[in-house]
Amino acid sequence: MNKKLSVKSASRALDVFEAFGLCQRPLSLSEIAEAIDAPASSCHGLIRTLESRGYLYEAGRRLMYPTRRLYDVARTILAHDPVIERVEPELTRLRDATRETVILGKRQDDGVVYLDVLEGLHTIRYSAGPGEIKPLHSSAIGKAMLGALPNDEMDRLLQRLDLPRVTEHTLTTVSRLTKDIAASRQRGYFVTRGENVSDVMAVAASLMLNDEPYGIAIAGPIHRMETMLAEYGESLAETRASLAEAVSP
Amino acid sequence: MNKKLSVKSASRALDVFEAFGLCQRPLSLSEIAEAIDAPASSCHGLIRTLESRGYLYEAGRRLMYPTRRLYDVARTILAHDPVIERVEPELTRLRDATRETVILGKRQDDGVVYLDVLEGLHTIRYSAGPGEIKPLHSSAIGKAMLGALPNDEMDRLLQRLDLPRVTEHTLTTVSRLTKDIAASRQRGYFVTRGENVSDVMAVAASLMLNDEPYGIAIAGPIHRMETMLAEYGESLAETRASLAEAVSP
DNA sequence: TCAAATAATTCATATTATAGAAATTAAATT
DNA sequence: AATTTAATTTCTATAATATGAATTATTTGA
Repeated sequence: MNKKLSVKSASRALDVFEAFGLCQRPLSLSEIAEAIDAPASSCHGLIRTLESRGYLYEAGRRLMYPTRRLYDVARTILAHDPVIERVEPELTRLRDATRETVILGKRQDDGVVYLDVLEGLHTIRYSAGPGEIKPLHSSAIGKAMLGALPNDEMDRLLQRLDLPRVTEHTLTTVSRLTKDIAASRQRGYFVTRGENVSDVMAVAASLMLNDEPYGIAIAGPIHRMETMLAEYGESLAETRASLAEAVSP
Repeated sequence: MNKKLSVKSASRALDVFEAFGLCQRPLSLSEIAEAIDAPASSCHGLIRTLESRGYLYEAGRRLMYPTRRLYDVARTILAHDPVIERVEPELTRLRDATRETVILGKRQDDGVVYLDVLEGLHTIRYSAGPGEIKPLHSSAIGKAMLGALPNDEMDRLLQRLDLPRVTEHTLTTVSRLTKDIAASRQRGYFVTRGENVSDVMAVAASLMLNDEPYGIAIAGPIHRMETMLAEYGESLAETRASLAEAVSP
């Protein structure tokens, strides 16, 4: 499916940690093998590797669990993120003001990767995690990233893209998408209305950080979002403005 | 060196994150390749894999950095650690009382793996990270783990072990080690005095958590530690006692 | 602007790891 | 002690990967 860019064992190592994140308890070898969908014999070597590197320990009879090591590495990394550190305070402000989920994202190949997600304060809210990858054509940040491109580049990209239908509201033709983006550029913010997830509406805008294009979005259930569209568009513009000022010296 | 238990790509994926933890800034492909000591071409596939999984993003022109995803996974894992959660409050108390570094460890094959490290409050202090692996014969927790074994099992293990000299004070014979452990069992705590790291003294004791043997240690520079030995031994006993009570119902 | 230098990417293929079955060992339960 | 369950090892054809070399892209410097 993926071209051929996947180093299987590396990917599986991540699968192992994700499995613990999901299961949230010590797991036996066979449980891990099942969780990552690998043969027990293959899983065995992988687990022993992670154990010998100090990333897993035996937390009970034949039950493995990750040590704090991964956390410590990840925390150090997070503390030095060149982008997050700077924008998170502004995004938090935006989240608190709107009470909806606020997302920082960036184009990655033919998709958008979420870099930071500040979940909304309602019980019913748009929920996602950093690292999740969304389609370019049916996510609000994706559209913002498209809209931030020069016209010729955007056109070329759109020709090449698949524009698969994700929900019944997904825009699946180049012409409709182009029109939507043109209108969005006009008003200064990009919108999806149930195009990627039914019931979810999102508003997004692009901004430059360290000379790179990023997107910020506010997302929530349609019924709460639609009356606030224009106001949230304005909020995004304000956030963008204060972040632009904060660019490194 | 290691028998054959190393899934190279899995290990390298960890190397990549550790490299970011050390460098603490976005890195180019070639910088990563150098940091993890892999050919650029091999590194390329690995990086693309991590990127497509949402664990890395392009944080600048040709500069990669990890997303928050690893952190989120690791945090969830940490929050559900069956051991850390329970013992950390007690260990923190111990650390604050002694102002020295306090460690939770566990035997792992022929070594000890640090599961949690609460660093001391002095500027000069014993410093280490979770996941680090220490020798059984020349670390305080290692000795405590040996001392927690039934005699026959300990003897068999000692016969098999290498007891390599780590510093000039390392005990490198079975007989000296056996005597040391016997004396330690007597007094209730195990000690290393510059046997693993020059100038470092550590006091350790074993305890059972979920029916598994663990070790806790207090470590610091010899000059501060040696006058406090007996007192710290006592502190360890108290900590052990309160943790034993706290065993799950 | 062009050339040189540097970095990223692709490619072919030798090397290495993996999957899967079966056998063995170890532990848990009865 | 017998039974069950799980973990580990072994073996080997197959599949995946690592790598140096070649190519392409980008940046730097003149």
